Amino acid sequence: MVSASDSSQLSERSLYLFKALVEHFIDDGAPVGSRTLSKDSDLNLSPASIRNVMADLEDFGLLHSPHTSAGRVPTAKGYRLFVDNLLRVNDLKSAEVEKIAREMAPENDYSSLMQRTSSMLSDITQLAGVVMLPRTSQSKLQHIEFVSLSANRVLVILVVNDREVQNRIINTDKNYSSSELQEISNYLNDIFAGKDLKVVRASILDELEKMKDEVNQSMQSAIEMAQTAFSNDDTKSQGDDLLLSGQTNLMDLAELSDVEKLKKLFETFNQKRDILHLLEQAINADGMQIFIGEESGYDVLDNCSVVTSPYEVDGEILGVLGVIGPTRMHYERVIPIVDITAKMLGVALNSKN
Amino acid sequence: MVSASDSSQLSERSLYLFKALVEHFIDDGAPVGSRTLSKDSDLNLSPASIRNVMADLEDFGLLHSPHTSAGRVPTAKGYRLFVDNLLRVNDLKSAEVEKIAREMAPENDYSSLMQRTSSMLSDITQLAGVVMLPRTSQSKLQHIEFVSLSANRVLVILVVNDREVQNRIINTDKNYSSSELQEISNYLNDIFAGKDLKVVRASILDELEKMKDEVNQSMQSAIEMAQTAFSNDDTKSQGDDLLLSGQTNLMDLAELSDVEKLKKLFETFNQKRDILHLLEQAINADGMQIFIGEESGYDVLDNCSVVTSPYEVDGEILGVLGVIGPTRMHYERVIPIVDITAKMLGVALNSKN
DNA sequence: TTTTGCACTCAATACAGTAGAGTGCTAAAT
DNA sequence: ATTTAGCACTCTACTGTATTGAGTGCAAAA
Repeated sequence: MVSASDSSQLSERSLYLFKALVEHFIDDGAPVGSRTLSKDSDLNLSPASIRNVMADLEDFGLLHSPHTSAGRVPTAKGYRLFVDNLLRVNDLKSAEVEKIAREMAPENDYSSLMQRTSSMLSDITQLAGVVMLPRTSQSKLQHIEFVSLSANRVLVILVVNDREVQNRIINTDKNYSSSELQEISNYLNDIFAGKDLKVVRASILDELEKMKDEVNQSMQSAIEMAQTAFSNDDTKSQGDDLLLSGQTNLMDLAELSDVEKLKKLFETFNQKRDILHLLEQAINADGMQIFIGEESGYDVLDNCSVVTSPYEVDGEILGVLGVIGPTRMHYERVIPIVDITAKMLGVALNSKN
Repeated sequence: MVSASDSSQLSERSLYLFKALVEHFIDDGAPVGSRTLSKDSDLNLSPASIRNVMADLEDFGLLHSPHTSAGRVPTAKGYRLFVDNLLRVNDLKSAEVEKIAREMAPENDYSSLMQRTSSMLSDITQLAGVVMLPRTSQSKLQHIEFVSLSANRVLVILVVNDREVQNRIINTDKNYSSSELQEISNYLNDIFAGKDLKVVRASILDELEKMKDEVNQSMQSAIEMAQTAFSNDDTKSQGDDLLLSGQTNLMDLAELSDVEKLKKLFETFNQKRDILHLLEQAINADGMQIFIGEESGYDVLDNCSVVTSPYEVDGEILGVLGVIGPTRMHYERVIPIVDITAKMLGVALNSKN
């Protein structure tokens, strides 16, 4: 099998023309023919010669004709070659860098910082922006607090990972007073604060076991309440950990003009699951990752590319962000935007520690 | 001006035929002609007679011809008459009622109850569901709590209205210990718990004034922190108080097949502002409110109807919920669904007090 | 008042023809 | 050995024309 990146088989000139073709197509959206390319490129070649080259490129699977008398269009494999070997990434205008910096101003709290990052990505690229929130696999319990709502209903507030606040309501068999709840909070904080949630959940069972013998009634109920509080720990259901924005930007695109496809794409966005899976693949790749068209493995994304970059704090990767757009996108612009955004998000998050 | 509901001008028969026409159109989506209607209706009338009637109905502004040789289609005014005077609402099948009840099971916490209500509405109607969250104009502070995050960064947690948890991070000039924060929390809870947020904000200023003379350093900083905490009280920005779901259901509809219109509609959904304004109009109407097509006053909703109902607890209206779909919707089904859902949401919320 | 009959309108469809863009291949030119 | 010119060919997109069918409005008959 000939790999797409095995461009050594192709002459310098072929590659040059291929690059010109891809760039032209990205600008125009229309299949490009030999005539146009002949005028467009600086090498003075006749359309006929260019046709020969294009035939070669098609044999390599880099190009594809919608029909005999249309021009040619890059395949996913073609884009891959283009992005990997041919593309020269633009430096961002300082105005744009500043705009990004402004959006990520540190006065934002955690969740609006993330939200803004996502909508800024879609705004600046005019495509869909996406931010995958940090995975809470290791989540350190910082603080636990109980607030009495009404008879037998208690609000549990968990502060996790220095920033995230979770809350849920539990029903108790007894009517606790504020001071009792206060006492229970204090007790649990003493034992559990600073520990990982998983550890906490495990030790609760241990404590329960120990308690059986003890007499201290209030401590016993404390543990019982903790158990209830941590038992249904699915508050943060999937869907809360992915921020999408600017989806409507994709409705203009000619390649998605089919309403049927559009609907499927938007349903995929809504479910978030598939997008999340895709981004999870990108989280382990070091540095930027680009999924082009069918490469993603999801049919709905056939005409789309996803440009992603992990963001990190202190060298630890927290999550992934990126942009979703048509395969025919201005990679040379989108790539540095995603890159810089990821870096700046890392910085912004760092300043919050 | 002849009001749409001034149906007294029209004969019994005209109205009967009009009703039949609307029902047929709602089923089919195709303009209906005299021929079809002649066969469809039980009165044995020739197409020609029906044409006469239809001409009258058109004069009244109830019908409209897309072009000369198409059938006729109800206008917004026509739908209005239909909905107000002609429609007989179906009783819901008990299976459906049960489904609704199941979705609103009381074990859900507040926010997921609302979320579920919205997506249940869209699910069961196959249209877009919308729930406007209770307006927080009068918001009773239930509990305030400070948690130390890191040096000079403190997490403030507010429990408001028995259910809603707000949190924000503030920067302090001093590095407070946990016990200091605990003390401050206690102090503030003693003073402010149970009061309205507005009142709280006002009294903070008073307290600050009083404090000037006092020496109690810790109480002074307590008040100062409270001020910081309540100063930027825009956490709940607009957009968080409207839950939309099932928007993609609207992508199928023939009346929205134009991608351009679809885009505008979805942008309106995303901004939420216009939808919110519309629902605010419905909040004061007693009982259900239906906006048909252009009646809404928003161009994007020209081909859409919005069926709404306020939901209430203890006779007090908390918010509005409803369904957005094409003007050509099965009102006889949608109306009772929205109606019942609003009532059941009221019940579900009540059980949380 | 209702129906029949008829002329008329308009969208949709099908069909044929044409123009234009682009290709592939072969033979000539460099 | 490359490159180019020439040419036949293919396919889409557009244009114009004719036809069909659904539906209308109106006038005269029932």
